[in-house]
Amino acid sequence: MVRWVPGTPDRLQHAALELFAARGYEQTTAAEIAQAVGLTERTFFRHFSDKREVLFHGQQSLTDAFVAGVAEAPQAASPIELSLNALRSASAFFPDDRRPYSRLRQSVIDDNPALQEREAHKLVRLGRSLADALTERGVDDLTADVVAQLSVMAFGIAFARWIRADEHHSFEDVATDVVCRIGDVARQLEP
Amino acid sequence: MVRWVPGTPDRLQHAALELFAARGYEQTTAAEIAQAVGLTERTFFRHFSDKREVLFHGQQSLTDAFVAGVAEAPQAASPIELSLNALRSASAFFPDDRRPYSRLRQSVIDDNPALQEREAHKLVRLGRSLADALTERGVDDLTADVVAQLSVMAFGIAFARWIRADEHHSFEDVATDVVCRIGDVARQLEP
DNA sequence: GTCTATAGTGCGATAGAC
DNA sequence: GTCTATCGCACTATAGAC
Repeated sequence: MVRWVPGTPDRLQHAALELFAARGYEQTTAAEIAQAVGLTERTFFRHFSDKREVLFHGQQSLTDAFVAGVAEAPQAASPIELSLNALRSASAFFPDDRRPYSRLRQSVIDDNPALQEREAHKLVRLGRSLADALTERGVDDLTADVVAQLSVMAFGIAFARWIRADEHHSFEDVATDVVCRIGDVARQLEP
Repeated sequence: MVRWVPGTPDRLQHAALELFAARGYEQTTAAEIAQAVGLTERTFFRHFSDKREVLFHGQQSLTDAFVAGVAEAPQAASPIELSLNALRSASAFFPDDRRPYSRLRQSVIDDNPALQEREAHKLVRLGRSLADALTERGVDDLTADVVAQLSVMAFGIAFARWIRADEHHSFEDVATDVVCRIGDVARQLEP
């Protein structure tokens, strides 16, 4: 007989998402989420630094995917190729069968400003991690920032489109379209 | 003898920034900020929806400047020209004599994750407002998102560089450099 | 202006895993 | 024995309701 089941953070996250979707984020207390999986409020806060964080644990692996995409690129790759590789590497996180989950999660986030703030900040930090990875590959500071943020921007726009109700293309196809449009637009910046 | 001095939000903001800089954000309570300008905690929360917001009232006028930059552009302007106009219009908010203030404010924000979240979210919303303004000028959805976020991204990178200790160029000069680099990089995206 | 719920923290106690 | 997951309690500040 085990005293605690493994995978507590995951169970808390799923319970939280269900409760948030059913009653709303603010109408759900941390104690209720904990109770839903047979734990106490205090234990909830042992796993997550705050209530919002329960929906964002897993972001780290997305960041890792981006960074790994940079690391795995060929030595001769240009900065922009590095960042495209990062984006492609991250695309693996969003197979078609994940769309329903992503849509539900996003609908909860879109309903609550506090969650939107956390989401925005996570993307900023993703950009910083990516820029750091590029700097380590010898890319200069400004180029690293620009390329990293272009990549995160493409990801963000692609994700928003990928979860739209009428969208059926794969994440990678959507992302490719977005990247092409970025190129189209930016080419009109006079040199 | 006046019953209340005008500009209460401004006075609260300045008192808050001073206290945050001196003791740290978390070590300063809303009641103390209110007390510093002779008001009660209750009055503080009448002016600001939460404690963080005291550092961000004024963001709306930055958004307005971006949007106005789009509105004032000539009818024939391309999407990218619209967004460059928006960025230029916003540059007026950052004359050289504002740098010390911006530096102090940013150092407080950089010290506290909760403030960084609010800042990130404000930029996201700025991008949305800008995209909406572009859509109203007849730009298609995807291009509007791309161009708006490019503009906000250029702004963010330029601002971070403008407040660096060793930076003496004007905001507009720094922003121009950033925009050029974006163009350089994005031109390498194959069509 | 007062009253209250909830988020979040600090510290100590318990009990299983190793 | 150590380490870690959990619980319990007391506490403060935020923020919203009345």
